[in-house]
Amino acid sequence: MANGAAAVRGGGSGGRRARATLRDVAEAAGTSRSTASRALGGHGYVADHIKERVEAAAERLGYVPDVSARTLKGRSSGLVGVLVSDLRNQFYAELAAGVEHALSAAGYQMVLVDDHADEERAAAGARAFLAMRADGVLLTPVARGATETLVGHGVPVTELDRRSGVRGCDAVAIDNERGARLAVEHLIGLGHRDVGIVVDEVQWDTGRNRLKGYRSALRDAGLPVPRRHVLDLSQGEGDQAAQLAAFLDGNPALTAVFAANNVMAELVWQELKRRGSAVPEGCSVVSFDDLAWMKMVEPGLSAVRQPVFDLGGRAAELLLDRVGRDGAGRAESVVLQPELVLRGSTAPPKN
Amino acid sequence: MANGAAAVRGGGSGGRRARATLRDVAEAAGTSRSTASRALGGHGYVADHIKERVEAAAERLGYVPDVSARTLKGRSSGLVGVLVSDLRNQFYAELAAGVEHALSAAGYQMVLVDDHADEERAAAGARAFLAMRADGVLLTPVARGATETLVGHGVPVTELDRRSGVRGCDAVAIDNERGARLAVEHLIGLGHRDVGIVVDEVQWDTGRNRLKGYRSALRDAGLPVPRRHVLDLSQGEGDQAAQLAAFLDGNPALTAVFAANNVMAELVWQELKRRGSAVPEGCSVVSFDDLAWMKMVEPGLSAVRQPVFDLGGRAAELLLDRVGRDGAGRAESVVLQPELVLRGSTAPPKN
DNA sequence: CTGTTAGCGCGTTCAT
DNA sequence: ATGAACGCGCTAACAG
Repeated sequence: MANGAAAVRGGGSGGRRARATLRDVAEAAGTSRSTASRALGGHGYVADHIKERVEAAAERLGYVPDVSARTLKGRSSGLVGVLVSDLRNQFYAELAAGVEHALSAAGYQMVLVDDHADEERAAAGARAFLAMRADGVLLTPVARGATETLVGHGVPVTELDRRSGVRGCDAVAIDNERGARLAVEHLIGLGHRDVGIVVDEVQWDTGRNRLKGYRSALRDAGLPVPRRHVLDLSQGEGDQAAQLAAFLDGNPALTAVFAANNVMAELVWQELKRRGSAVPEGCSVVSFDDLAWMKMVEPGLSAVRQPVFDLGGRAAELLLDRVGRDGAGRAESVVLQPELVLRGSTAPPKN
Repeated sequence: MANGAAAVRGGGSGGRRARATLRDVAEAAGTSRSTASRALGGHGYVADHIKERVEAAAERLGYVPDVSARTLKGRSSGLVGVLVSDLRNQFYAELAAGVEHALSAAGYQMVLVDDHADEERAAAGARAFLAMRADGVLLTPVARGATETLVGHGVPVTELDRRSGVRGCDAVAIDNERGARLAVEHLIGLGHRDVGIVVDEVQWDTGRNRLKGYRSALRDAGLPVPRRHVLDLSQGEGDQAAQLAAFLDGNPALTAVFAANNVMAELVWQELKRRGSAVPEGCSVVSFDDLAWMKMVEPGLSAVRQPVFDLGGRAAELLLDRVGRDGAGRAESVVLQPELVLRGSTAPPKN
C-alpha cells in the first residue's frame, strides 16, 4: 500500500486540525505539487482546466500558503517591524495608525513593539525583527543600538520623528525647530517677553530642536533667555507636577508657557487649572502637538499641529520604496512642516 | 575541490550582506550543525568547551536564528495576530497597548492590523494571520467571518470587547449593560426623568448592551422609555453633529444625555458647547469610557471607566494560556467590571 | 557526547 | 504543458 493521502499527519491531540498543504491540494486535484504551485501562484504554464481544478481544490480544502516556507525559500516575509516608545501616548498611536495604513495598503503586515523608551527593550525588538526576517523596520529611536544592529545586518531602516544619527537609514521627521519658533514668535508678537518652556526630554533631537527653536526665537527678538525659564523634566524621577509648581512659583514674571509636547501640555494645563490661574489672562499657553482634547477645553489650546498620521504614512512609503529596490540607493531624509493653530489660550500679556 | 564554505551564497547586488546561518556558525566553531544547534538552543548534551566555542562564533558572526525555518519545522512562530477596528481611537490604541505589553512579556510578537471596522479587511487580516502561522489571534470582531475562518483552521482565538457569537473562542469583555446602568441610575438618582442616549452602533453586543442597560435602568425606576430619546447614529452617512443638533432640538425636555462611547461623548460635548448649553445646569452628561480629556474640560465629565489596558492584557494572557495547551480546553469567557467616575458634568435637573 | 540523516512546505530549476 | 528533484535553515531522530 502506498503512502496514502489520508494518512494522519502531525496528529497532535490538541484538537487542532492539520492544515492543508500544497501537497494535499495537488493530490485532491490529481496533479503534481509543482503544477499546483504554478496554478496558484500564476507563474509558468498551466492548462486552464487544470488551473480551475486546482483552485477549486484549494478553496475546498481551505488552503492557505505557508509564509514561513516561502520566506525560507528566500522570498520576502511581508513583515515590517515597527518600534515605538509609548503606545499609550496618542502621538505614537496615531503614528502607528499611519504606518499601518500605508503598510497594509501595500500588502505588508505590521509587527508592532512598544519599547517604553527603553534601550534594552528596543534592542530585543530589533533582534526579533532580525529573527523573523522583517523586510524592513520603522522606528522612533531611543538610542543608536537598535538602528545599528539592523543596518549592520542589511535591513532597510527608516527612522520616524527623530534620528539616532546612524548613517545608512532613511528618516522622516517634523521641522521641530521651526515649529517651536512659530509658537514662540507668536507669543512674542503678542507682546510677551517672559516666556517659559517645559520639556521632558532633550536627549533626542526632537526635544533639543524644540528647545533650540524656543531659544533662537527669543534671541532673534532681542529678548533675554534666562536658564531659569527652562524647566527640564528629563531627569524627572520625582513628581513632575510638583516640579512644575515650583518652577511657576520661582518665575512669577512669566506671562506665557510653551509646552514642548502633548504630555507636557497636559501637565501644564492641569497645574494651571489646579492653582486657578486664568488662561490666557494670567498665563498664555501653547502646545507642541495638537490633540483632540485641546479644542475641547475652554479656552481652546493654541498648538503646533503636526501631521502625525501622514508622518507615519510617508515613512512607511519611503521604507517600502527602499525594500522594493532591495535596499539600494542613498539614504533619504524627509522633513514635514508643522502648522500653528490659534485658539483661545494665547493673548497679549495683562500688564 | 569540495563545496567551499566561502562560496558566495545568494549574492544579490543590493548591497545586502548574506546573513550568517547556523551552518556558518558550525563551520566557524569546527562542529556539525546539530551540535551548534544544541549548543545555542540549550537542549541535549554538549560539552562545555564546545558550547562556549559555538556561542563565541555565533556572537562574532552576528548570528540570528531564522524564525521561518523554525516555524516551518513545526515549532511556534511566536507571532500573535491582533485585529482592531480603529487604531486612531484611543480606546483601541490603549487596548493594543495592553495586549502588546502582555505579549512581549511572554516573548511573543504582536502583528497589528487595523480593519477600520470593515468586514473585508478583517477577512484579509485573518487570512494573513493564517498564512504566517500565527500562534493565536486576538480581535475585536466586526462580523463572524474572521473568527470563523480562524477557529475553523484550529487557530486559538480570543475576542476582545465584544463577541461575534462564534463558538470555540475565548472572550474578554466589559459588563456593558451594568456600566450603562450605573451611569443612568446615577442620573435617575439625581432626579432626572428625561434622559437621552446617543449611540453609534447597535450591531455589536457592546452598543446593544449599553442601550439595554440604559433602557432597563429607566424601566426599573418606573420611568418611560420613549423611542425618540434614543439617537442611533449607526446608519450615519450624514453629518453626525447635525443629527445630534436635530435630536436635541426635537427633545427639549431632556435634562441629561448618556453618550455610549468616547466618540459620542466628544460629539455631545462639542455640540453642547457650540450651542452654549450650560453643563450640568442645562444638561447633564455622562460618557461610557473615560479618556484623559474628560478630566481636563470644565466641568469634568462624569464617565464609566473601563479597565481598557487590563482588558487587552487579560485577553492576551487568556489566549497564551490556550496556546500553551495547544488549543485544548473549554472556551473561557471573562467579564470585567466598569466603574462610575463622578465629576462635575452631572447634577440634579434645574426645575 | 557528537555527527549523519531526514524532512517541515514551498518555489524553481531541469527534463521530459 | 507537466512532473521529478533539489534546497532554503533548522531541529529531532538515530547511530556512533
